[in-house]
Amino acid sequence: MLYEPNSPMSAAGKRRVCSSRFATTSLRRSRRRSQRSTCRLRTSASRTHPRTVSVAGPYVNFHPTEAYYDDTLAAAGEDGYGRLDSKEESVVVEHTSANPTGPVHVGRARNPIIGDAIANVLDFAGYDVSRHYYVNDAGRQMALFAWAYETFDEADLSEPERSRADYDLVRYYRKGNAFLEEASDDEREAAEDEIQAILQGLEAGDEATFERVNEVVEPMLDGMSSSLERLPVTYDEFVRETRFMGDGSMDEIVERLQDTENAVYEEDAWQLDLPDFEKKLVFLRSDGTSLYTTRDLAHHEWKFANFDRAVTVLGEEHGLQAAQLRSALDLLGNDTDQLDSVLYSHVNLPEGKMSTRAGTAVDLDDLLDESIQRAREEIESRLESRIRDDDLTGDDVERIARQVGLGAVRYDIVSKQPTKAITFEWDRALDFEAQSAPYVQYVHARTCGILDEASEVPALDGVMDASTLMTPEERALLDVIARFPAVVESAADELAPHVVATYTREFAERFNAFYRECPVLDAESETREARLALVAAARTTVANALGLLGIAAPESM
RNA sequence: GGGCACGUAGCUCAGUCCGGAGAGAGCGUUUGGCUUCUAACCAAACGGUCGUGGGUUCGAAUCCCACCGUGCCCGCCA
Repeated sequence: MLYEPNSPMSAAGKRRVCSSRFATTSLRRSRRRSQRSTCRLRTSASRTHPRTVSVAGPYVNFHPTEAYYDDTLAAAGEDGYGRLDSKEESVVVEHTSANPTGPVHVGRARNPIIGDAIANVLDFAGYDVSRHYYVNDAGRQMALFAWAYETFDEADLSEPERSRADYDLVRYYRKGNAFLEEASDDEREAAEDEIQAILQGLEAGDEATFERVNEVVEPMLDGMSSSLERLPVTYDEFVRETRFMGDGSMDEIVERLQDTENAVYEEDAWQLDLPDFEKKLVFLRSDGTSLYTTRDLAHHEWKFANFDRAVTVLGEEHGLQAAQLRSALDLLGNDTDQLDSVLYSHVNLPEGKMSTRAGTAVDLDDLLDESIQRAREEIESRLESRIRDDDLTGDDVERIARQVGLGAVRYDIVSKQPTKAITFEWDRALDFEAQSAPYVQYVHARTCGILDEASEVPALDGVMDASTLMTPEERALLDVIARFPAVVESAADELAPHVVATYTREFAERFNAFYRECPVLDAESETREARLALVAAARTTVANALGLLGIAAPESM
């Protein structure tokens, strides 16, 4: 009897049965759109071996077979465990894309950390991923920046906070903005004329003007990259806005927009009257210059031409702009289903917003320095009571401090839903206790510790027999290992890397329970072999999961 | 005023898309556990009007409506 005669058993109830108890099933939905979920069996074991079934109240529970567990052990023994089959689909993930006006600060740090994790997840889920940083090197802010750099004398500026190009140059940017705020009308007008000239030069594709602006853009970008590389976050390509002004594609977009029925010419400016939007979208100023969105349209058509999908990580303040962009792209005949935006809420300070212009931001470099420093202190304070006799060297301490310090920052950010507001507080961001990166990293170090002690780790391919692993803790760990591929798929489908973070936490809990209850090295031969294989599978799984989050997996701590 | 987010334990958050088993973690508080593979660990206790009010449903933190609170946006800036 599968169902209690009178028990409520809706379709949803059946779905629950599939999803919660049976690790080999996954909920598969068509990408992005809510379609009725169906159960799908994943491994060959689950298709070919009968399962046991039990009834608990109104629920029917399916239990995996032993062969399924054997397969999990074998699969998780492979280095690439959790990597899904190629989807034969390319996707460009654009993230960070911060204006090159100053050092990367914590308010924006959510973007590269989330973006990098999304790219990692998509890559692991079988997509052919490219990581892009879209460089705004053409707008009014950059013209202003170039003007300020050429106008003000270094002697009038305060010492830079660090000796690196981004910290050096941001002083000119701040000075320029401050000047415009305080200047008399005449002074402002004169300055605006010069800024306007730069803007016009860029618009005309003038090489000399491009070079003038590039004087600040290039070194600024180098400096900012240095910060991001510490995370570490890197890019396949820095795509410049000016590229689309130079190759004529933006001009072509303007012409096509002008030809649409939604185009209106009002107050000397070309605008788009988009359905569903109250405000018209200006795409050509009255002085004939383009706007950010105009150039971004060309940028996105370029993405569509070169990739199957495009994902953009954006601050929530760009929500409206992103929606209008999508609408305009649609108007131009693009398939906007290819485009996904992931919006995140800015990180604020207890006292308010961070601003590059006003100089009120906490620099990412400072956060990372502080985090590594706190991690170092933590390690040193633990050296006394350390049981393991592996004599950490000074280099080890430094390595662990870096792995833990950077990991803690990334985990704190990537583990939360992007839409939730975050207020930055040092102590909270750099808490090394449970539900943090070190908690998970520690599990990896423990697996390495055990495997190092074992003179030889049994080969995993096919010889493992999971039936020796019958304690609740062993089973629970095996279950959570088996779930990893489904977690990868779900994180990729939802563009939600925080589900991987949630998974790592749960994984660590299961492993630690196993660690407490099940001695490995001192166990009887058969049990010892099986547990060693289990630990090896756990190490691979947690290392790969941390890798998706961009967090190092230390071999010792 | 309009649009988009967010509101779950004292605090920080999962769970919400796709409704189902007395709503889960961590921090903090209280208590217990290192001669035993690393105690950045584990076990236990305490802690909840899931913002409020309606509705749909056998069943709602989850779906719908209204309201309240908070954030963001509504520029020929990005």
